[in-house]
Amino acid sequence: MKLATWNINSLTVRLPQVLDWLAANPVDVLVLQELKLTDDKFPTDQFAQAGYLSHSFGQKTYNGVALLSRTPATDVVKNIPGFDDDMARVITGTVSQGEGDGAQSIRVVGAYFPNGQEPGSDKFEYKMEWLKGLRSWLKEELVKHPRLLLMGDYNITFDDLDVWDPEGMRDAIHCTDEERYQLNALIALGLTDSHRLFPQPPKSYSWWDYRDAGFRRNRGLRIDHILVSQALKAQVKSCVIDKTPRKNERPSDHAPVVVELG
DNA sequence: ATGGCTCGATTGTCGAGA
Repeated sequence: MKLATWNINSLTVRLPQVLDWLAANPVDVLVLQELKLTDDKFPTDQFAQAGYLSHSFGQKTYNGVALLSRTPATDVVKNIPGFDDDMARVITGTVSQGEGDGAQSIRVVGAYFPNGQEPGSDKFEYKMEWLKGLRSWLKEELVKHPRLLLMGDYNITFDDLDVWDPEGMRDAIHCTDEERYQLNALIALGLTDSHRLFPQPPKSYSWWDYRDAGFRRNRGLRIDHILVSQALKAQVKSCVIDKTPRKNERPSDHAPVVVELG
């Protein structure tokens, strides 16, 4: 079973690329971030024709997330219960792994974490509060659903390995101690970074700035993550960042990340 | 380089992203 996350930076612009990618990479589950459209404009039919059922949680202009799956997702929840939020950032659902008597359910949380803009700003404070809200809810969610993945655009790097210029970006947004403390507090709930379970190419990133030939020069950050709960950790067979679509014309600035469960 | 691209909302220009 394969599950993927991808910040596509406008589904209106990127829909053909997402459909192409799914045709070439027929994953079982795909969570999307930054749809930048409302639910009435979500291309449900086109994903259905591609073999995917979808749940969207969009808003105008900014944010917006979706959960696509080959088999129906159940118990779908939008945003973080217990945390008041104007923005559409989280979509959660339960999907089935396997069929028949051996089938087991998996809880998938797809999330678009706040950017934070700049340490000390109002948006940074919102990011911190959002992260605390997420953790508080996830703690309970893990009790109800021990087999859980948290995947999406975290907008946080773990450490220097995730940053193309660690010295230049010291204490910059995505790299501050405060953000990393919150990320490690999620890890402390019993989650594991799938990426680091396996040998990875050096300087593996999931986002590159559009400006200044960031992708060509591999000036990037690893900010898109797939965290798995303790109950799923032993089943993780691979975790790969797919840079292929970043080479498209008019690409998203993010690459998809794919995890395989055995 | 208080920037560089890209997107949406707009239709000249700016906020936001990361």
